[in-house]
Amino acid sequence: MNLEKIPEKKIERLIIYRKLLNNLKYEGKSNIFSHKLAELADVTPAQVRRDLMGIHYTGSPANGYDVDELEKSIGLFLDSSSGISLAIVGLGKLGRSLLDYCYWRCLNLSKIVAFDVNESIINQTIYDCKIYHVNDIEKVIKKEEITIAILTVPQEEAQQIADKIVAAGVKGILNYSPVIIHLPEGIIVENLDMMLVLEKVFYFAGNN
Amino acid sequence: MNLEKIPEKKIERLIIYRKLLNNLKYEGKSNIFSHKLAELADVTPAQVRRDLMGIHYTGSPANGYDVDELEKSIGLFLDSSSGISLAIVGLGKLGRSLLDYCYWRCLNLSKIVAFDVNESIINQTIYDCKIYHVNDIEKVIKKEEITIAILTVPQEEAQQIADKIVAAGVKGILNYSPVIIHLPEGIIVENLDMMLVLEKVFYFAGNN
DNA sequence: CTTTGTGAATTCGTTCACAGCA
DNA sequence: TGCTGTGAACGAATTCACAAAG
Repeated sequence: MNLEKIPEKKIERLIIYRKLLNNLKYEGKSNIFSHKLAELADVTPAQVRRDLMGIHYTGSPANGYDVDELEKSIGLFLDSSSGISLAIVGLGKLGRSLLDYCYWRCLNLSKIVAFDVNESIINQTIYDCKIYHVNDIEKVIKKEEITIAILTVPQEEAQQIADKIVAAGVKGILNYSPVIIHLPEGIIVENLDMMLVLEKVFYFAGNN
Repeated sequence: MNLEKIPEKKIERLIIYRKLLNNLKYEGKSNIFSHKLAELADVTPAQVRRDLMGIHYTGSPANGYDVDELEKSIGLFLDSSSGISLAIVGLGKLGRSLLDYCYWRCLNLSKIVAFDVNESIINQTIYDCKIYHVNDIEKVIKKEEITIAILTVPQEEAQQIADKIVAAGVKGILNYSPVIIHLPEGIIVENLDMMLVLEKVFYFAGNN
């Protein structure tokens, strides 16, 4: 990997491009110009070109970008070589919903496990995803070598669960609990409080 | 309202500050310094001060900021004077989960309605939220004067539903469907594809 | 002292504009 | 001609650093 800093925004856009390219492939398109991809992704053509510059993929003025090749190049850039093993902590409505998404639409997942406290679902298996009791979380995460976790747990428990699983080896957390969790330098946390996003829409739709 | 442009990032942070202040209030704290608020929000003290400058709230070097007053000031700045009327379109697991959140944790919601295609829940009322058939969506949105909508519908339907509800008067959409929807200038759209966020965590946790 | 409020400096991200190419 | 790739210009957002205040 190169050492230049890759800004988060650029990564977000690359992920979007990849998905759009994948759709285009199934629509039978074989190439696309920056202005068209820009339109689909809701960004400017110059930005598309800059972003692709960042991953050293080059197109041609005549045909733009090759859909298939570009998708692969982005994949090469984004995906870690080893597959991802994921845990979903908390299988309420939101957790179940995320499990569905992951099963149907995920990518290079090599393993997925879930945790809950509801005795009636523990030890069940949904979509190859075994459900464990939260009490066993450290043990299972170590044994299964889980590196990423999604948290959909009550806010009182989010921080302590996060601390536990990080101690057990988790490197990245996507936190849907409505609290900001704090973790040591080097651990990736994305706090995604759905009500805060909604409030943002309220603001911009109300005051513009 | 003032006419200077308010950047999205600043609004996001103000929303976070407000929430933290609300927590602090219930913990009995009456004032707070910028560095402490910064720590809780995971930003720098200078940024907190800048952000508050933007809403013209001023503290004192001796006591920092008054928790209660600052929360009110942010509210005054963020909240539209009229209450919000919200629609949730699609009551699958994710939609139901969002309805729960809205009911328990929402703010200045004056009205909430939902839409689905599942006959078995149509005409039911959950938490004062009446469930209508999607076929009636334009009529109901007009009648109830809904201005904001959350979309949790299959991706094939997202764009056309969005077009319909915007025609019926909706000004802002929070779109959880896994497609980017495009709407006319002036309509606020927040596309929030949960899998894309997850991929971002994969990237940063895998490559750093 | 410690902390706020803020102009100035800096860093970061985006867009412009054009050379080079098919 | 119409597009890409990219240096340069621009603009936005963040941080620095210090005067003012208790």
